[in-house]
Amino acid sequence: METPVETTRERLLNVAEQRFGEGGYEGTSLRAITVAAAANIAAVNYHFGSKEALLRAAVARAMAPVNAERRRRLDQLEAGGSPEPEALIRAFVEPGLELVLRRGERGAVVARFIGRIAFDPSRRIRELYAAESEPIESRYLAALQQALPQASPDAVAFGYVNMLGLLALHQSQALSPTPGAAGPEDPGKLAENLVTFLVAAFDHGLRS
Amino acid sequence: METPVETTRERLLNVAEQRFGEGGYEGTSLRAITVAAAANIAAVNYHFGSKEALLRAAVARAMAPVNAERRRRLDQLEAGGSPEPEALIRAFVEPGLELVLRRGERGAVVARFIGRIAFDPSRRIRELYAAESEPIESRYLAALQQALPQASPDAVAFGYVNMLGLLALHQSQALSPTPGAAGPEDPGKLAENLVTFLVAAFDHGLRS
DNA sequence: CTCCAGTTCAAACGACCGTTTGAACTATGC
DNA sequence: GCATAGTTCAAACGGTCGTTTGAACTGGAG
Repeated sequence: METPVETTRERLLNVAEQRFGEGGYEGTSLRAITVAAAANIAAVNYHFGSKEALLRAAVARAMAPVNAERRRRLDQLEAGGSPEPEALIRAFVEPGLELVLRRGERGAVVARFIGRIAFDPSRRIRELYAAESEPIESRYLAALQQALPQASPDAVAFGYVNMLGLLALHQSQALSPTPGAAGPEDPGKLAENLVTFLVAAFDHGLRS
Repeated sequence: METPVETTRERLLNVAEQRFGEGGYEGTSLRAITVAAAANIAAVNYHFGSKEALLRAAVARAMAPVNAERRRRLDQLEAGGSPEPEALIRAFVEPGLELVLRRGERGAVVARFIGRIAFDPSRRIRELYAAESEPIESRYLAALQQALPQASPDAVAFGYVNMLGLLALHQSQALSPTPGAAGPEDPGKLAENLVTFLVAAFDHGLRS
């Protein structure tokens, strides 16, 4: 098997998503990233242009497979008629947690990065994340509204942001210090628990 | 009516919870806080000792009435026998959102501050928040487990962290950019929606 | 070999960070 | 009046921040 040497650009992206995921955007310096990536400080501005552009590139790269999988599942569901709420919730949540399942340690890093950036303190950065996943999100919102005709559009939107938020919180692993909280030691079980939790809330917890 | 002049210490705490709530801990400088509070930079170290000590004092002050109200409600519920899950959820969620209801603009600032700090990127700061609300939280966890005997302790703990996380997200107002998402324009309705959502999830969405 | 685009490098830029200093001001008790 | 404790102040501390510069290195094309 070949060992494709990581380029400086790739090493920067890898370390960036790890460090940004641990300390947040403001809490992580370019120097910390470049040292860990064995790269020169100036490499960031050479390859990306700025700290924020590095973050943008890292978000785009991390989100791409998740969004692609969501799109694929949504296409498939819509091709088969009107999907149940559970199928839609599953199609949204599972791609976000399969990262951890399918790519082990590395996937957990990516998941934490995504979860953290999605609710970064800075509105600017949250919007950067939102822009990356906006098209597919509006498709989900529409599908959910169709699958829950008895609930008002506002109620479905409320459920949707709750789903989004809970997924991000579990991805970011900020909930784990609580004892026995179905942590990422078994991401498959976590996904099942979260889907069950959300399905119940969508089916019985949305005001008409 | 007297106009009790705000002390420098109070102005610092007020501005700190506003700015920390907007930009996060790392993203907010002491200079930005002291300028807005019309205070000298050195006043922070004189009154509190350090930036982190200022944050700690602000968290303590902001959480005190919320924790007190939660304690009061829990005492009352436990005095009246075994409370329903809904009553427990209500007793946990409502004090966190009544801030906005009862104290208007200022309360919204406090709520956003609390919600933001609870899931700050830095583990150190999240633990600072957790330490502030730990005793009352373990009481809630125990009461919830008693109210949901058919669910395993792990499942109840899972529901609890989800409740905690969703409340913090709505407090932080990071979910609001989504259109019509029951934003804080009517916090009473938000509280009702969130309670309904959580009750359904607790009653039907916890794996035994 | 020469050339050249692509990449890396050490070094420095000005700006801002949290913190500290020591003097100046304020108000109360004697 | 004077002393005193509490508070505020301008100024500076050393350090780190993101960004920029211009030279040095790299490897293939002509």
